[in-house]
Amino acid sequence: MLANLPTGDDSALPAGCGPLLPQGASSPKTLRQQIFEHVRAAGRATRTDVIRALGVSAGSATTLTGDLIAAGLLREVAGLPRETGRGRPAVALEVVPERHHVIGIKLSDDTHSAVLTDFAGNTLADATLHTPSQPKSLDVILTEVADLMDQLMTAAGKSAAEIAAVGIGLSGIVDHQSGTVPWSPLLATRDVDFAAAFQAKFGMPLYLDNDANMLTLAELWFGAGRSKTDFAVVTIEHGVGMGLVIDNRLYRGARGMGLELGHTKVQLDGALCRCGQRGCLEAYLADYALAREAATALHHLPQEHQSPNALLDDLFTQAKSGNTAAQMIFRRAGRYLSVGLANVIQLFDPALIIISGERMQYDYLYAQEVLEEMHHLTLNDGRSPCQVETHAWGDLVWARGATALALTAVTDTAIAAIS
Amino acid sequence: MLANLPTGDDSALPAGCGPLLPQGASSPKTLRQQIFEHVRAAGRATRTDVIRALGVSAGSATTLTGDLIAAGLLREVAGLPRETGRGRPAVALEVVPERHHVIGIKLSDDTHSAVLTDFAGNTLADATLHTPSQPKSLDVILTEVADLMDQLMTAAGKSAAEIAAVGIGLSGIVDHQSGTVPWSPLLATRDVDFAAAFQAKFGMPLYLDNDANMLTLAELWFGAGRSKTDFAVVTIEHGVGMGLVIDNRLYRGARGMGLELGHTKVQLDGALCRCGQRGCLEAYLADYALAREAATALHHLPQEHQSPNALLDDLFTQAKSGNTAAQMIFRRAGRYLSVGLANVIQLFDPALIIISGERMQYDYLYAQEVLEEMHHLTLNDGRSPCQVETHAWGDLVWARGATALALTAVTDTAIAAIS
DNA sequence: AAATTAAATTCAGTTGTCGAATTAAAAAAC
DNA sequence: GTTTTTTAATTCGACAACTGAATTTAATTT
Repeated sequence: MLANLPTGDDSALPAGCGPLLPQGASSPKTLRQQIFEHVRAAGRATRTDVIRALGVSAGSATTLTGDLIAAGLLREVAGLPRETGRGRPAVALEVVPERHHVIGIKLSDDTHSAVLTDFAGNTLADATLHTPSQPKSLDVILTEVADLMDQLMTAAGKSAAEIAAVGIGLSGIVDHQSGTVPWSPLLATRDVDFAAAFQAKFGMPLYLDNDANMLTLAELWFGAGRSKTDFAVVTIEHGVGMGLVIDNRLYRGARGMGLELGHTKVQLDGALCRCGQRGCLEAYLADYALAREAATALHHLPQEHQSPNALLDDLFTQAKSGNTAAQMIFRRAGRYLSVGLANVIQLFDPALIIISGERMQYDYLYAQEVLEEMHHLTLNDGRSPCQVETHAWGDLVWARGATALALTAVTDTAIAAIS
Repeated sequence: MLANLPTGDDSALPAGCGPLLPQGASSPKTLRQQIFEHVRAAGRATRTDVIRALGVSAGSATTLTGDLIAAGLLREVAGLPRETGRGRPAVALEVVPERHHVIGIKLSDDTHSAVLTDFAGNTLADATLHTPSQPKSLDVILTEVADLMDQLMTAAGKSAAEIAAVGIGLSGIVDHQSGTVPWSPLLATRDVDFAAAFQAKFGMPLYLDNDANMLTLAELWFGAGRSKTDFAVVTIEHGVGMGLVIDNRLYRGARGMGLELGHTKVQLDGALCRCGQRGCLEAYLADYALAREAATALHHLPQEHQSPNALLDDLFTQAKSGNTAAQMIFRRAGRYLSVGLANVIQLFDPALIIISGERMQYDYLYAQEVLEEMHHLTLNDGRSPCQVETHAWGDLVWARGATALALTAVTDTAIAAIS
């Protein structure tokens, strides 16, 4: 049989071509999960909606929604008013909210915030905790977390046993995959195994990520990003962060850590950044950057150290009332912001950029001028200009983003457990 | 039955949460295709290799390789020397190279290049064509393409009927999906429907993309990128381009067009770029940027217009022989290159950056100094520094990248046709 | 020749999905 | 007030894609 096959000894081994490594988590989401997620995304959907939206057969819709109902993840909703006159009335399906509960927490240097949501993403309770602004040990942080969780569970009337998972976002360098924190301004030590310690203390799974990714997830799950599969989020606070969604999924970079827009260079030998380098975008935009310029412009002496926030508010008031020096500070920051945004657009070509952060109030930074400059700084041959939105959401948004992380995990396991 | 279900009329419609749009082409590659691609990537592989590499069952391996052999896509290789002494000897499988053939073409302003490869990725013939460096009509370009294809088919002894698909890469703004070219320096008109015209003229499918993506595909299929799932390619020629591979797939941006590293801003109000804006990276690195500085430094008068390439060679020689002005020109370009690379690392966090291009010869640009500066310009908390490679590949590499595009398509259809 | 070893095949069984035929529940037509 | 029409949902047979256990094949070693 092998007689007239080509023999291998004389012919050299073919080099081969194409990628050598297998594709990563090419998770071909099961149809069951797609159906569940469609119902949750829509809030309420009939089987026929599902059939049309996902292109599944009617038979599968019946079977799979049946499974999901039997598993207690979905339920039928009775008594809905009909709008399409004729034919058998459709029965709407919705997520059973009380099936699972999750908690999302955002840890910050001075104020932690947290929310408790049900399986449908409804917020049942929220909590905040003011805390001394200094690096802490893991133990102290976990005690603060326990405080927040107790507040939430008391307010919502839920026991710890009813919490399926917790998501936590914090600034710094966070390894989502392993649940460890190589470095964070909130923690006194490096390379903290946060998730393991959490699991040991509370006995429930924890999903960890950096704060910019949490905000991005919040936009993907609850905000403007819901109707886009590809978008970027830029946030200006103490630092400048960004998150990126590609094909409905958070892009975490090849090494699983965050994307550091704040430390891209916009000027050779430029302003000094707290990271020690020069010309970082952050060195022109972050609060400390504005504050140090404010100190100069407002003729404050270094020793009369106002709080940075008060200083910035002062600067803003002065700019509004016509102080040219103060105006120039915001103007320059705005110009650099437009450069940073333009660079993001050139490199990622997202359909939408969402700008978010506490500094939203300083409207100089978010003026029409800045967006126009950004558009001028990008090539637009052929393509439609990138859409930009600015969101001045409250602090709880970050915590809600953290719930999205927990919800994803809980959903995956709940659906995998069927059959 | 529906009696004690919650009624919907009083409760408001749940908002829902999570992404509203379905995930894109989450191509759940069939096992058959994975097996074929593994064999092609390995050059040669036994069924047991496949079982171990892909984690499939032995039964599937037999069935699926059987299908692929029956379809004429794979074949067994007899008479291989054994290395593992005992047991039944394994039979190696390999791609049947002559099953399909494809052509890849790179169109450039002065020299087109093209290769013809078989189904296993082996180059059977190559061709180049020098052409006047000016924008041309689509007809003229297609005539040049026909010339190249004739050369290739004559050299390889293949007829047009044996060419399953063609891939073409060209600079400019190229819409891969639609096969149109909104703008290219090679074409005299805008919004050219290249793929349709090609198909009409040659009667075979064409896959089009921009040149930087072609180079990136070449690295993914034939170069250093084969052993990485996530990497970036930066190329310096007439302009500065980049390509990005995420999870073994070319990332084309949300709008399907290229990533414009060359027009990211590295300096507010900086050097003038040919795009009309200021401070683009390209305005410090591209050949025209170096040439205009060379003209000043070497005290050439504008009217004695040397060719840009000769001017650059001159500049390089002068720098090598100690001309400080010339050295400073390269030095500055090198510094901006390190800024550009650092920004790519900060934003994408790739495991590897490959630098490629004709200007490789000007080693000032690729000196150790530049890479060190790049590392100094990136944050490296925790993570290992990004690996950098420079490749001085010939012009045919681009054309080979174009074959990868065609090979992907041909493979997909060939395997989908089974059963 | 018998035992051992590793590769490959066979085959029964599971899962996930589709599609055609059918049933269900309402409004509209007669 | 039945019959028709319309739309939603279910049932059920078929099939493709796999897996896993048992078996066969082809070599080496004893």
